[in-house]
Amino acid sequence: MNVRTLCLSILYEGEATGYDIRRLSVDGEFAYFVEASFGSIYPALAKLEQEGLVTSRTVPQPGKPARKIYSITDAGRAEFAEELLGPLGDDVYRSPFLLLARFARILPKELVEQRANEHLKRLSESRQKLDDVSTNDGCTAADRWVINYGRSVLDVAETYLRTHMHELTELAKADPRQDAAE
Amino acid sequence: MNVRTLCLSILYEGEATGYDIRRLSVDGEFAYFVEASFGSIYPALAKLEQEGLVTSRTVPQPGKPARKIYSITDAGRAEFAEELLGPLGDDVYRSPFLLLARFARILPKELVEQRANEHLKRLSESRQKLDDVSTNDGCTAADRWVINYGRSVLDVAETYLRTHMHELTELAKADPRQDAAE
DNA sequence: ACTTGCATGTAAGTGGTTACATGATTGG
DNA sequence: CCAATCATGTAACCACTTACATGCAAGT
Repeated sequence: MNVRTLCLSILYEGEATGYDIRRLSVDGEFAYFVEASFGSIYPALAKLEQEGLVTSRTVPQPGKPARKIYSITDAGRAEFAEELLGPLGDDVYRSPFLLLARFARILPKELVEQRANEHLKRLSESRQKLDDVSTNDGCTAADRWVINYGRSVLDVAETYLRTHMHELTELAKADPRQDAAE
Repeated sequence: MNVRTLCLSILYEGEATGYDIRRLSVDGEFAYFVEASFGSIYPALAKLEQEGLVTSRTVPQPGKPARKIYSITDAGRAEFAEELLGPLGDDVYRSPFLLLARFARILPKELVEQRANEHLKRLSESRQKLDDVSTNDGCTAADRWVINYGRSVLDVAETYLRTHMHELTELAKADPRQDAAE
C-alpha cells in the first residue's frame, strides 16, 4: 500500500500521467488506498520505468509541459498481481475528530459543536463523491462492490453522529469563554 | 496526530511508561489515533521531557529494567489542549482488503474467499476489543461515545461483508489453478 | 527448552511530505 | 487581477519503522 503499488493499481486499468494518478488518489475511488503527493508519485513512476514495469510516451502540448503518459507492462501486471497474492496488511482508521471527541470535557461547547458539524459535512461530501464515482463509465462490478461498502459505512457514521451529537456537546465544557489552554 | 500528540493525550489521563503507551496505542482505545512503535515513542518522550511538557521518575524493579514513569505537566496540558483548538485533519481510512476486492477479477476465487473471511474475523475481533474496553473502569462518557461510534461502523462493515460476500467471490476468476501472476 | 511479556533505548534506513522552480491558460 | 488548473520534476527535511542490543521471569 505504498505509492509504488498505487501507481501500478491505477495503471492496471489504463494509461495515466503522474498528474492523473495524483488526482485519482485524492478524489477518485482510489482514495481508499493511499493519498499521495507529486513528490512521491513522480520518483515512483521513474523507478517503475527503470525496472521495466511501466513504459512511457511523451505527448507534447502547445503552451503546456508535455504529458508523460505511462502504461503498465506485462511484468508490471505480474508484479502487482503477486503483491495481491501475499498476506494483506491491516485496515487503518485514524480520526483526529474522534481524538477531539474523546477530550470534549476540556473543550468549549461551541468548538465541539462546530467540529462535529464539520465532520458531518465531510462525511456527506465523501458519501456524495462515492455516488458520483459509481455512475462513471469505467466503473466495474467490483468497483461498485467496494463503493457500496464505503457507502454503508459512511451512512452509519453520519447517522450515529446526527443522532448522538447532542450527547457529545453535553459533555463539553459549559462556559465558552474559559478555554482549555487557560 | 503524531507520536508526540499521542503521548500527550495518554499522559493527560494519567501516568504511563513508554511501554504502556505502546500497548495502549496498539490495542487500547487509542488505536483510533496512532499506532506507534518503541523506536518513535521513546525519543518522543525524551524530547517532551526536555521541553518541560512531561516529567519522569524512575522506579527500580528487581530483575527488570527500571520503569520510567512519565507525568504530564501544566505546560503539557496546555500544549495538548491548544492542539485540539486548531483545525482538525481529515479522517484517514486505508484498506488493503478493499484494494484486493477491487481486483477480484484477476484473483483466484479461493483467495478472495479466504481474504474476505480473514477480514470478517478482524472486524469482529476489533468489535470485541471495543466491547472489552468499554467495560473498563477508566472509561469516561466521552470514551464510550467514541467507542459506540466505532461499534456502529464496525457492525455495518461486518453486516455488509457477510451479506455481500457471495457477490464478491462471484467476480473472482473461476479457475483456481490459473493464478493472476501467470 | 522455548516463547512471551516486561522494560529501556539507539542506529540505520525508508517512505513519505513540503517547498521550490517553471510557466501558459482559463475562469471568477 | 488573482486564483486555480494543467503539468513535470528536484531537494531538503521529517516522522516513523525495523533491527539491534540487553536481560530476567513466568508460563507452555
